[in-house]
Amino acid sequence: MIRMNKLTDYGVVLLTTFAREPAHGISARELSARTGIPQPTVVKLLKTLLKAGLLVSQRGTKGGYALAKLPAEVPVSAVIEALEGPLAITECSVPGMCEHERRCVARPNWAAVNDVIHEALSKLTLAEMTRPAQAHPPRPAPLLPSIDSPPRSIAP
Amino acid sequence: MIRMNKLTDYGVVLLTTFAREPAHGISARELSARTGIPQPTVVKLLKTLLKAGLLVSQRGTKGGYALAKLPAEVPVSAVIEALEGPLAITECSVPGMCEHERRCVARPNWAAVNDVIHEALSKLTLAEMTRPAQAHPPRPAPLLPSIDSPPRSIAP
DNA sequence: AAATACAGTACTGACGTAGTCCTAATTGAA
DNA sequence: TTCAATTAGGACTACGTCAGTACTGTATTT
Repeated sequence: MIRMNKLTDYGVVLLTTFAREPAHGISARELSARTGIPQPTVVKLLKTLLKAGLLVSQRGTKGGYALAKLPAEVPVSAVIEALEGPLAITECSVPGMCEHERRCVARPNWAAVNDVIHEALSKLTLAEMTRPAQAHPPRPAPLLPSIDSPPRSIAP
Repeated sequence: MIRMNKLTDYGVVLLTTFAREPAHGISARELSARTGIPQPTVVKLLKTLLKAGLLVSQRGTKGGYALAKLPAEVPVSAVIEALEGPLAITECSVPGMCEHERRCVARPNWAAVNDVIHEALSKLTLAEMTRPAQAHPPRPAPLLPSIDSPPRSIAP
């Protein structure tokens, strides 16, 4: 499984929560209550997203966080990059990360794959994440029956 | 960074090595020498790839491994799935992995992204990995200067 | 002044990855 | 027939990252 961190997944959920009512500020406490993500973890994520410029903050009693931009202006790729660094499936997308990059025959092919992934995630914005979604990229996912198990991608 | 395992990266390198001369069998020892990947690690990977049906094996003195199919018939996605399981950036691609999947508003969007990634990696075959590559998907990667550091994606 | 909420940093435990090691089983060649 | 090379199949371990926690400080509102 090529996967995102749990925290990155949480981060997208948090920002999607903001995107549903972009005008309001929301406190970490409130976000934790709405998403089910533990408050300390929410706090930690918000700090990172703040530093990345995706959020603005307000201290004090009536304080909280809010989106720094309109939901339609924030691609999911920006969220992932804020929380995980460069968006790619191989480290060689960052020059200097691999000692073999100069003679590696695989590298140009990985770069192409990385581009495809990056493009897909750049086109998807927070505004689109707030909708039940049906109509952007390819075909819809098959909706199979399910059993319950560990938490991931919590609904806001 | 959304990334593959180091081992998966190695796996692709190993299979690409086979793809360059599909007719021959190659021993684990030989593969280690050619790729620079430690022999125990090579052995471990080959076992997994064998079980997945990507390789065939021959025991004994003149033994070794060979591709089970033509390089053009093996998509990179199959290699990744053999070594990492289902190919997706979120766990919710596997029904039952997430307790919130039924009410998660993000899920259909993730599914769409997963599809894009899966498609890109399905189109890329081992045959194409053996070529210096220039002409499939999008634009070529920028070739910037580099400094040396940890090993990844070793050239066969 | 007190309560609320953000800011920043340091720490800890758990888990998965990467890598190693050991003991069969099989085959080809001397 | 014996030996050497090679795969088969595990169990095991060290390490690093991730996820989560704790603590202290600063700002703002009432």
